[in-house]
Formats: sequence, C-alpha cells, structure tokens
Amino acid sequence: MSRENKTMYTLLGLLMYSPLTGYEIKRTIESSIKHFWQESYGQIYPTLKKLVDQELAVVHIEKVEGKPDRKVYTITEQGRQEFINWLEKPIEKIPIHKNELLLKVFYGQYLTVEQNIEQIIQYRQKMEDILQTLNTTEQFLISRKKDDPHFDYWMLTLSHGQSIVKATIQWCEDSIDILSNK
Amino acid sequence: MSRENKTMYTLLGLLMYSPLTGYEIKRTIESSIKHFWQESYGQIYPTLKKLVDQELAVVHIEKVEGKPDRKVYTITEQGRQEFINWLEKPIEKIPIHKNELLLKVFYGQYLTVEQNIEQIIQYRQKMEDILQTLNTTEQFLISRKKDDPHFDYWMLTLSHGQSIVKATIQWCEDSIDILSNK
DNA sequence: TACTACATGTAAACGGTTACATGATTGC
DNA sequence: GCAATCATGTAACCGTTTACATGTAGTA
Repeated sequence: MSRENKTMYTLLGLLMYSPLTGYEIKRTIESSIKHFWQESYGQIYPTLKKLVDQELAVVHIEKVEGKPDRKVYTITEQGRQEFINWLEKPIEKIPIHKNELLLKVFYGQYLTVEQNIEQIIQYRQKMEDILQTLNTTEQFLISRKKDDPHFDYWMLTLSHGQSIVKATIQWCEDSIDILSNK
Repeated sequence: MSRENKTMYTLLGLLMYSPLTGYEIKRTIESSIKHFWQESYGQIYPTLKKLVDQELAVVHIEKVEGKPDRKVYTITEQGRQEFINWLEKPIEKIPIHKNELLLKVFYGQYLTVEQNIEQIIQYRQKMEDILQTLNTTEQFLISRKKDDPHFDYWMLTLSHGQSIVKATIQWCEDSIDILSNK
C-alpha cells in the first residue's frame, strides 16, 4: 500500500455521503475542503479506477443526451470498511510545510529593513484575502447547512483555518513593529 | 527556469553566510530552518552541481587524511546577485498545506464523538512536542547567537512557528470543548 | 560489536500538477 | 461568437524522498 497518498480515502469519504462522478468529486472538493486539501483530475480519475479494481467502489454509466456519459461511482460495503478503518487510525506524521515567506525572512539581513517590512505587508494582505474567503464560506455553511449532521465537523475545519490565518496576521503585525523599531 | 523549486535559493542563501559542503548544508538546515523548510541529499547534491554549472558557485576540494574529500562550495558574485534578485521579489502563490487531521475531522460524523476527541487529543500532544522543540531552539538562539546580525530575522521565523502552533493547540482545546457538549 | 559522525553521490519510486485532447450545451 | 459548464481521461513533467552504495574513524 502507498506510503503517503491519501487520495483514495478522500474520495471514499465523499462517496460515503452520496454517489458521485469524477467531475462532481472535483467540484465538491473545491467547495468544501479546498482550504486544507486539494486533488487534481490527474489524481482523481486514476484513483477512481483503482477503487473499482479493488472493489471499494462500483461504477455505473448514465447516458445523457447531448453530453458525455456520466460515470457514477458508488462506494461498496468493503469500501466503507476500508474508509472507517483509515478514519479510526491515529495520524502518524505531521509533514512540515515549506514556507517561502519565512525562507525570505530568514535571509532578511541581506535586504533593508524596509524591504522586509514590505514583504510582510504583502503577505499579510494575502492572509486577509484568505480570511475573507473562509468567513464567506462560514456564512454559507451557517445559512444553508446548519441542519446537516456533518455541520459541526465542517465548522471545526473552518475554524481551524480561521485561527491559523488570524495568528499569522497577528504575527505579521508584531513582526512589522519589531522591524520598525530596528 | 523551474516553476516552483526553491532549493537553489535555499543553498545560495546559506552560502552567502559562509562556504559549505553538501553535508554541512544538510546539517545547517537541520538546525536552523527545519521547522519550515527541508531539503534531502537527493536535492542538495544535484543542486550544488547545477550551481557550479551556472557559475553561481565554485567548488574546491579539500583533501583530509582518512576521510572522503570535502567539496567546499563558495558563492560567486553572480550567485550573490541571483540570490538577492530572488530575495527582493515578492512571493507569488501561497500553496495550501494538506492536513490529514482536518481531513479526518471533516469526516468526523462517521465516527463517535469520543473517537474524534481522542484523535484531536493526540494531535494536540504532537503540537505540544513541536512547541517544546521551538522553545528549546529559541533558548539556544538567545544564549548563543544574540549578537549575530541575523539574530532578529532568525527569531522572527521562530516566533512564527510558535504562534501557529499555539493557535493550533488553542483550536484543539476549543474543538474538544465543542465536541464534549454535543 | 555496533552505532554514530563524517562525506559523497545516484536510481527508483512516489505524489502531484499542468497541459492537452475531445465535444456538446447554455448563456452573454 | 465566445466563454463557461459539463464530462472524461492521459502524458509529460516536476519536485521530492527513500534506499542504496561506499568507506573511515571514533566511541559506547
């Protein structure tokens, strides 16, 4: 079995909720877990094929007039067990995240203080944009999904994003202060 | 030129400080930027070769009795310019970080509340371990490097790590509370 | 005796994105 | 007429890690 690749479980988890096509899976990811998880078609379609090979899902083809066939994937009982099995396991490694801004800050001495501050200001702006998006998603969830049994868990992933981004913005502000007093 | 690979600039940045061998570069990374940046030998050695090819660095071989030759790399004037050039550019994309814990939380409805809490408790423990390491590094920096001209910038990268980890621990505690009241 | 530190390097595999191919329908 | 949406899929490439090969010297 693969060492790091969690695409299989990502797809199984979505199929637990309802049968989906590859295209719908991509769209669903885009509107729900995008802020901490992404999958490209280059991963999704081959993985769906694997799921069928391993009998964790079944396909049935829906013919639609004037459009390409829809290949709808449905999770099997085996698939459900495999998914729950993964879900119950504690996570092993927390991989580090390469952060280019921090790399530049680490080498900050080779620029002027002003240049460093400018860099951090631009980073803060990006963080504020991300926070906006998260807040919009939160409003959407509250207004449209608050009766969904998954609601609380979806909100937890959102509030994680908000916490981290807010902490990052605070760090930007503190850092700008520190550099300004140099 | 490559689209995403920043290994070249990472190495140039270290060589700006002093000439180093591939082995020393690896060790230096381990003790300074490890918490937000990693490079493996499989990246370092081929990249050093490229730096020499592009005349951004030069090698000279030091023969040591009883040990393999040391290949010491020194940055060239061209290399310094290339490095500063990269350093001045604002960062473009902020890639999202795949977070397996959040993926599991997102699918939390398929487990019991207790199982989710347990998962988050274990995650918090890992975060506390990371915080410990960061604090130790901070003490080391303060006691041994506080007169280094890079000190303030090194501290900024450390405090970034501390902020994010603390925010994550806080999120864990809040989430455990929310789930306990379900 | 075995492990760690020193030191260099490569090949294979893995995980992932991007670009491309194909083509109908709907809305501006 | 053009862009977007629906829909499937692959090939090429990129970035990275892991495992291996090689060998000495010191230490527990």
